[in-house]
Amino acid sequence: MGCGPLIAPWSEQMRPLRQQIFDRVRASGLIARVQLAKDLGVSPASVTTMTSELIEAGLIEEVAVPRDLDSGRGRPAVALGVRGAAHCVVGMKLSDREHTAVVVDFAGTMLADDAISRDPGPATLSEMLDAIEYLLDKVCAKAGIGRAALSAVGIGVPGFVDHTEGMVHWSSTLTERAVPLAAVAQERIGLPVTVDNDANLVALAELWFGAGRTLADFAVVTIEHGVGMGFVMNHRIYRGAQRLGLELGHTKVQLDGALCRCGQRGCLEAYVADYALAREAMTALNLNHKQSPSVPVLLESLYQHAKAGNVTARSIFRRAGRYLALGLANVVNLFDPALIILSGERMKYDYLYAAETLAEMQNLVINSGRPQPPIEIHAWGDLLWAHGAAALALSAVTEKALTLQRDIAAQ
Amino acid sequence: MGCGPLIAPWSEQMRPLRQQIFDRVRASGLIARVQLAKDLGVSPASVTTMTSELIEAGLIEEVAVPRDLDSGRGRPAVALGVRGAAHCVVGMKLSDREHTAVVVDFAGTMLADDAISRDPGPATLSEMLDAIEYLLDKVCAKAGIGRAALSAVGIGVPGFVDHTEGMVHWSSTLTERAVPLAAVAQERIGLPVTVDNDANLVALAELWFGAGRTLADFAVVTIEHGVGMGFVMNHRIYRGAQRLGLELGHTKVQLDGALCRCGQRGCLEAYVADYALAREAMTALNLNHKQSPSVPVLLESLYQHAKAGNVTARSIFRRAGRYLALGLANVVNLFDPALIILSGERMKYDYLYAAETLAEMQNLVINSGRPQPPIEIHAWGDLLWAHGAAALALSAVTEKALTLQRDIAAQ
DNA sequence: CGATTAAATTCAGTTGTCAAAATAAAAATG
DNA sequence: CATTTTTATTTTGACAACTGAATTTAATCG
Repeated sequence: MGCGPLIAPWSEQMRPLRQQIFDRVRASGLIARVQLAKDLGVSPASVTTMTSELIEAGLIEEVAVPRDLDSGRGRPAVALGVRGAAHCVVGMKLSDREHTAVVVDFAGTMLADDAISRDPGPATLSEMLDAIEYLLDKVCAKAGIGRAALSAVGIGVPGFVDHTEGMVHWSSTLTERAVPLAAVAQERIGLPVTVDNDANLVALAELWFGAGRTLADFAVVTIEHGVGMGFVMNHRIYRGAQRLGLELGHTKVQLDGALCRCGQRGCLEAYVADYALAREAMTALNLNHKQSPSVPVLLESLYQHAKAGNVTARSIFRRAGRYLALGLANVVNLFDPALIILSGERMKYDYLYAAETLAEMQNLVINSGRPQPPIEIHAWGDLLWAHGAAALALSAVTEKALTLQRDIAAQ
Repeated sequence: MGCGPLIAPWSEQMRPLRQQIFDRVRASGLIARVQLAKDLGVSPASVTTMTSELIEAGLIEEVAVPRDLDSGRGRPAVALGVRGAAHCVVGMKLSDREHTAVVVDFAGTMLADDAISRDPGPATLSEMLDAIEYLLDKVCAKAGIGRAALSAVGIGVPGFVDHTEGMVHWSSTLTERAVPLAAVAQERIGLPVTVDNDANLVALAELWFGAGRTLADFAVVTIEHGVGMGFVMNHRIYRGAQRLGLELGHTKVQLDGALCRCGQRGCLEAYVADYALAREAMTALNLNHKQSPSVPVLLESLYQHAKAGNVTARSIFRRAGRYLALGLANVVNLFDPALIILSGERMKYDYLYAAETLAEMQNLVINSGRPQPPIEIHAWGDLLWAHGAAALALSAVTEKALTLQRDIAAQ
């Protein structure tokens, strides 16, 4: 009886004009009221009402712009911008050998950044909390503000993270499992905390600050200690039904293939992640376990050997590149994104994305007669990831500020 | 300057209450006004206004329901239902060896179905149009209505189909390429025509009539002449940036693997589609090309041999099953759907989804500690696909009817 | 200094929605 | 059988969001 999808009420949330205007102002940096009205397709009258409310609430402000020289006639437009001073947030990326943090104001301007290094391997929850608190205070000091001046903190962790629940089910940086990190950290530092998977952070960073700002659908692939992926669909991060994110690194590229640290065989990660390259490097460079150097040192050495013409070293990168090509081709075949962004520290080993590799990828994508998605390489470091975490915190703060303001306006 | 996603105005279309109410009525089959108000979270007053407009327009109607025996007190609710007689549409699935069609009324009730068989292989556009017109009149006659009583026709075609443009870029059933099928067919039969990829149709059928009605995100995998996939995300078919749909059949499961009919190597399809099984069957059953039977006959024979204990025949299904497991595991790892539906005629060869295969799949999915998505096997035939095509036509008609009604209400 | 141009604001009117009251239709009760 | 209770629907008046048109403001141009 009956047919058609049973859509839950408000599953498709309509965004109130207040939020549309605010988002547009922040996205544009500086924008005049007329332009806002045109862009959003609403009357100038509505824009006036909404913006004056937002100005009243201290969320946006009129900004004096130096004379616009070329076009002259008529009353000059006054630019609106987000009032940066309204809020400050911290974004933090926790990774295996470094924790990075940034302080960002409400307008998205970076006020300070900092990082602390750490010993690789998992830490206990209390150690992690100590590190978070220490880094938080350090970066705040650098920005010249107190912890109390912050409105929220966003934290990115590698592993299985449930953003909506604030739960870290498993992470390579934690000894414990199923840690409600958002709640625990919030308790510890006395500020609202949002957590997410680190690959999603890069996608968020690209969506907020980078190449993805004008795209509805794109994919971000990160290659670091593991291989991660974030997918933006209809301007929003897609997290899947279990909300643990997408596991490109553990898609199978070979039946009964190489052993992965997840315990399975044939995972993409087992061919292209840094630990996979490192273990082959051990063999190639004829090292035994007693003399094993750190992974970055090992990879650097492998890279130098490959550059110098060492055939074995080259073949290691070559194979990794071929499997990466296969993995990316599958992403294109399955998601058909408008853009693929390759990100992560390891992208500096250009063997991974040599012309050869990219050409191979083109050949593995089904030829539908349409152009293939462009691929961009962003070898930016941890700072980008931390920016993503800041975006996470910013959107939380923004939502709170706007709904609060709506309630005030309502009564 | 500026940060945050630049969302196009109305990219996130809010659905007007009129449409929400209509959709809900159709989805529920029969529903009282009070229940509508509760489900949609709006006041009964609004429901009254909207429903009386919709009744006025002849889109829905009050339905007399036999006494509700158990619950008694109070004024009895009057049920509302879609007025089936308001519109009729035809859904049609064109495939390699058969064309299937259904007539469906505005409420989604099937009035008639029919099919014509055809010789395998591509046809010219004019042959295809002849077949479409012939089948259309045949199924209309069976339903006892004239062609003029129809409001729209939905057509599903295998291959690269751009739904929004109504363009068939390539299809195994057409000799020509880049055919604007929607426009051409519309011209020929004098009715609005919508076209889509056949895998998307199955997803649409599940979304409108089947297991997907209550789910926001799920995947449908079809195994027939090729391997196709449709993905529903947030209650809507995801088509990708190029709008040609998702090519699960051409994801690579083996570097330098088996040859696929697309010309590339290692495609999933080259291991599990019927032509892949058929070519191995030729070898296994020791046939030469002169005596080659048709693909279904060959597969049936292979299946019988496997059941009878023929080791070679079994190994063919076994390998296909293993690669299918790998392909499905990748879908889970990359999309994390709430449900996977396996559909298609070939699903009757249960070797493909033997307990063994499904178990293997479980082992290939990354273990995040969360339960894995359930898998359902729907071996329903072409009728389901045609229903999907009907849903396609229905949504087109509905949208037109509702916006028309809005405009009338407005002036 | 007017005339012109374009941005921003004001204001009256329309629309969509709701809360509350009124009305309607049944069962339960005395 | 009339009255009360219960629940569904409709009516009504109010309100908030938004718009169109007119008005005000702030600049340039002749």
